[in-house]
Amino acid sequence: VGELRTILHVDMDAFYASVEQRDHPEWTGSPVIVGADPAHGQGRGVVAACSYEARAYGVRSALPIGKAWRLCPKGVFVRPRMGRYAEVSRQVFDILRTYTDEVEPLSIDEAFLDVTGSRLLFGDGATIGRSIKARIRRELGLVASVGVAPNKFLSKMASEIGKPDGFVVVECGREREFLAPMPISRLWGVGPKTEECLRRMGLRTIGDIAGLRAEDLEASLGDHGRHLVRLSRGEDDRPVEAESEARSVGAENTFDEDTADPQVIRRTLLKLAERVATRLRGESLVAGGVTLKFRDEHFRTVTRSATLDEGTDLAEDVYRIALRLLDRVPWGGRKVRLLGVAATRLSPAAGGARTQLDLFGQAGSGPPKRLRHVARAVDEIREQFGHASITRAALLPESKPGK
DNA sequence: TCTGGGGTCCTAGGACCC
DNA sequence: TCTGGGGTCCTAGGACCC
Repeated sequence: VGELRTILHVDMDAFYASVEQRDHPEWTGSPVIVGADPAHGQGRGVVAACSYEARAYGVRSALPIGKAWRLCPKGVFVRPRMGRYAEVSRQVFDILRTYTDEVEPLSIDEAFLDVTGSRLLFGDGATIGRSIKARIRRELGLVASVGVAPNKFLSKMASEIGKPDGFVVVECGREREFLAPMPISRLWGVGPKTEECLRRMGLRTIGDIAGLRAEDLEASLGDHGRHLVRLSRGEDDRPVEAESEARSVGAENTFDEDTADPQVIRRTLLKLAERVATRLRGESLVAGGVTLKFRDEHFRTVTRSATLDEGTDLAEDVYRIALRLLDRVPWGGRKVRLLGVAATRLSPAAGGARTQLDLFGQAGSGPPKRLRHVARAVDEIREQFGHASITRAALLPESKPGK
């Protein structure tokens, strides 16, 4: 406590797009845009990632894909290959973990490292940072930006400010002058709403906030305000936490066209429930709760959730509960834009409620146990022969109610 | 330019219990 | 016959992040 730490933030540059360019050398130097199908400007969805060549046209992540298509009609538009990115991500994290066990993933392409205890072995933070960048480039053919600082927040700011191919070290004692000129929107946890709130108070730069007392922001922003004052001064004692349990597992789908067709809606819920349940089983988790997300044609979002008596990892259970939750959505004849299903209140499956019940008779010989066996068999078949090798009859394209 | 999909954390209000 | 205060759990929504 109080000891001076050395924290690294490692962030892959334009990760999905860079992987695509590396895997398709003919795209090197071209604007590559990873995201939804642009469908000649009619597509729904947004840009997930784009190369720096694409950014020169004004394309950005989260931009609607149709707009990106108009800004950059000659761009290479590709659908995300999440499995591939996850694979490359594992390779990146393997490299990071050779320097320390204290690696906290922030996302698929970003991590904090606490290398305080690694310095005797590998050299100071800057040396480790340079070494990581070099290995990622040499072994994976990809570019990472790295920030080195005494805490998480400063290291993240440092890696961001150097992008692309960044390498920025924040010297102890220079934290506040490093942060002061930056706009408040760069503060971690300041989004559009908070920015507007701060702006109305006449605050523009991080330096403006650093000059306040914690109480000055507490009135308008509560605990969050106190936290922001600390960050703006470069103060952040949050530890790097390597282990963390997932809190929820979800799947959602935006329709190509808004719909009110009950059959389409039920099929979609079943498909989403199956995605969620498959992931639960894959991670040996059971859900103690289910949340349904409903977004209507006017983009109004409603959620309904339920707590379960027993945990489950079966699509049939998740689907049944999702259907019940759907009955509680006051949708008054509007069309649906998006449906989502999430499993919450997760706990480890070993000795999970359902399994335990099985041990004590009746319930064990009933449908849940058989369903569980079927689910596991399907998981194995898909692992061996691919996801499309086996499908529920209810999800076949030509399936009709009552047939 | 109509706004994805995967998450996390926080808050406020009500139910319920003592 | 109208009343306190503390604590916990649950739900719904919202802000934010990548």
